[in-house]
Amino acid sequence: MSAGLAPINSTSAPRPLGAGRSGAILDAAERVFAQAGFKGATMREIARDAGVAQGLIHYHYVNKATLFEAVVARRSTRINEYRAALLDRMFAPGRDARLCDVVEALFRPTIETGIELASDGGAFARILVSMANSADPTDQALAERYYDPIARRFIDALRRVEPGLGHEDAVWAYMFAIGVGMTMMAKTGRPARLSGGACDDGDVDAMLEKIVPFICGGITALTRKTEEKTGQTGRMK
Amino acid sequence: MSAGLAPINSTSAPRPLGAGRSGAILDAAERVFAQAGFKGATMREIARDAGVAQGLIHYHYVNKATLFEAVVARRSTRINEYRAALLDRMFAPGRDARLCDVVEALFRPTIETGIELASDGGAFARILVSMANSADPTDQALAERYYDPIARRFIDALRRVEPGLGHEDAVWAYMFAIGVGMTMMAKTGRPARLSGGACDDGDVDAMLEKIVPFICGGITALTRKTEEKTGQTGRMK
DNA sequence: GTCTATATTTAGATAGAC
DNA sequence: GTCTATCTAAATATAGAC
Repeated sequence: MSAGLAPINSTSAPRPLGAGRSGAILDAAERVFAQAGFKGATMREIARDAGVAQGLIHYHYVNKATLFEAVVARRSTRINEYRAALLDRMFAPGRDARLCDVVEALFRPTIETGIELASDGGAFARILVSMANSADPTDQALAERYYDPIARRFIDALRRVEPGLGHEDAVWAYMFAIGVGMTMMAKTGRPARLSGGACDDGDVDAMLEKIVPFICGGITALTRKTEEKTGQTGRMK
Repeated sequence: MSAGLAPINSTSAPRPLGAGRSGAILDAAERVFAQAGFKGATMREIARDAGVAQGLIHYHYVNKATLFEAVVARRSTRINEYRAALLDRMFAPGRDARLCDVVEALFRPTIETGIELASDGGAFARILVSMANSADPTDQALAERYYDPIARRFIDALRRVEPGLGHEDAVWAYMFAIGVGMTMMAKTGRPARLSGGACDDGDVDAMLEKIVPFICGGITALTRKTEEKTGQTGRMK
């Protein structure tokens, strides 16, 4: 609402969002949905985890589907306001945004929002992973409502920092970048298995140091390919 | 068993693998698991889809979990034999394998096996997507049994065609490549939404033309970063 | 708002005839 | 091998007291 940016590095009151029983239910739902998926999660376990009666969940959130949406809405709103603020700042007059800044802005808010709230531990990120890779119409409807608007902004941002990138290629680049990011959020433990323990997908900072160059390299490769085909340099129009 | 390679571009008898009722159950299970996930799928619907009595599923496959594993085992065995054959051929004496060949060998067998069997329509690919991104111990156990061995071969292959790539970076590169590939297999319809219909994630050939350069660009970027740090050129040892 | 029941549905799995 | 019928457990959601 205000003219200023959102408090990006705010240290203001890291109070748990889940205040009161209603919030405790949301916190518990996030954990259980993350661990078991929508179908696998049960209202009973969520109630037990939240320390409330099962009936109370239905009083506050009506049914399982709207409870799930409430979980998604709560975090994604914060995360995407943060992401939008980073984009605004990056392209403010006089700034010179680079590709790697855009890519980093794609992931940091999701990571930090998880850490900041402390009630999370990567749970919401795992919900995002299953949503992003699901062809289920319900999941895609949520993705469309909560993530497509910011996705379009990122696609535009990619083209601004990488003028040679066509619009279709920018869409693909965005999708691929998200796909790589899912590897980090999923926390499957597979990198450790395949590396004898050397690679740890629990260490997000170490992963970001690999992911950002990988994605930037991938995107510039797409740009080069387009330029070779069209013979354009990107700037001309 | 023989000395020759597996018949890679074989046109021999595209008979459905699902012969008999036992096979029909496997085919139906693949479709239903793909559409609803493990938890969401029901034995009743699988039976109905296969046109058999529900009890027969338990006679052949004991329970839901082993039925699921049978579905995974059937396809992954074929796919990974095909992938192994491509790697063997690629690194045969006198051949000069390139990075893009290795990356393409990562995906083509999964795509073609789906098309070839015709009874699929991308269903198994969607099962793979949810398995690959799941932190559930059961899913990871399947990934370990059916996919880790070939994954290690691909990681080695990446280092052979990209000598400057360290082992840890090769593991990350493999994980990121799989992550990008999932974008193609998931068939969420999101690329079409974000591009006003211009990008179609149902067109795998068009997607491969974007995915392969993206991944190769990403991997060479990782290599360059390592070389900058160590000052090595890759060949020296 | 919150709880304790409980109604209703649906799931995976089994028994036993053919 | 295959079917029909059924058992048993578990899940979502509701009713109604406090």
